[in-house]
Amino acid sequence: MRIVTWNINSVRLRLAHVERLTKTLNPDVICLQETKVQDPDFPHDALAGYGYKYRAVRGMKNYNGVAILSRIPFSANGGDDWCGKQDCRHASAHLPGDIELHNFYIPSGGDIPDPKVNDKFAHKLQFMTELAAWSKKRKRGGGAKRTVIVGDFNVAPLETDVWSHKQLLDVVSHTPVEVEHLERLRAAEDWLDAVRHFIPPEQKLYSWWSYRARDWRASDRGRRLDHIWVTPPLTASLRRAEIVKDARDWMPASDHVPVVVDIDP
DNA sequence: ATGGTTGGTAGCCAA
Repeated sequence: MRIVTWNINSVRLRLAHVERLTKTLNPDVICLQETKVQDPDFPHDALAGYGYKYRAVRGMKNYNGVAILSRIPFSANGGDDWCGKQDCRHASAHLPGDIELHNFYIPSGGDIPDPKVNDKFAHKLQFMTELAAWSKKRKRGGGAKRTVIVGDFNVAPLETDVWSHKQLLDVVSHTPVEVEHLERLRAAEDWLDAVRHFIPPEQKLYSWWSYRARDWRASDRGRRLDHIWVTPPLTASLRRAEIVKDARDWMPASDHVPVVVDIDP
């Protein structure tokens, strides 16, 4: 089973990119973030036409929005509200092979990395705190669930997940307090970073490049903000992981590229 | 140090 996560930055603007993704990678499941479309306007027909007959969609006007598109039938689906907001940052589905899938869009956090003066940064930290509590509660519930969480986590945790560790230490996405919050989530259920499972942590690796660079590839000032994690019972089932860097040139491009894993459940 | 770009949507806000 091939699962892709992608912050597509408007699904309607980049529908043809989804089709291209199906032709180049043929994913079974596609998790999108920043769909930027309210549910009544979601392009169900086009995506069904690409073979994604099963869809879980949570969108709103203007911002955010997540979707799970699947060729494989999924039984139940949903999504929760976080931080007391109904802002469409979570969708979930139960896949065959007893695999639970969660698609998250963690808040970006604004510009100033101080929760006292920046409500967006406070929201981001609170979101990760609630995710860690959710994960701990799941673990206490027992059963060692086979779970995949994916999405735009908006945090680049490793020094090699950013183009310059030193220069980004006080830049939102790579500050120590964010990295600590993300690590608390990871440790809550002993989540495994499925991409770093295959690509060594010494190697620079990014999934996002700013729109503001003149030449994103030449400057290569990227960050790895998009992630796929699995619970320990799925570790042995992981087969492959890839970040589809070339998609940064699929015009008009999203500033994020797809992240892929293959799981043999 | 600053400004640089993009998307949704109708004036800027969010990233």
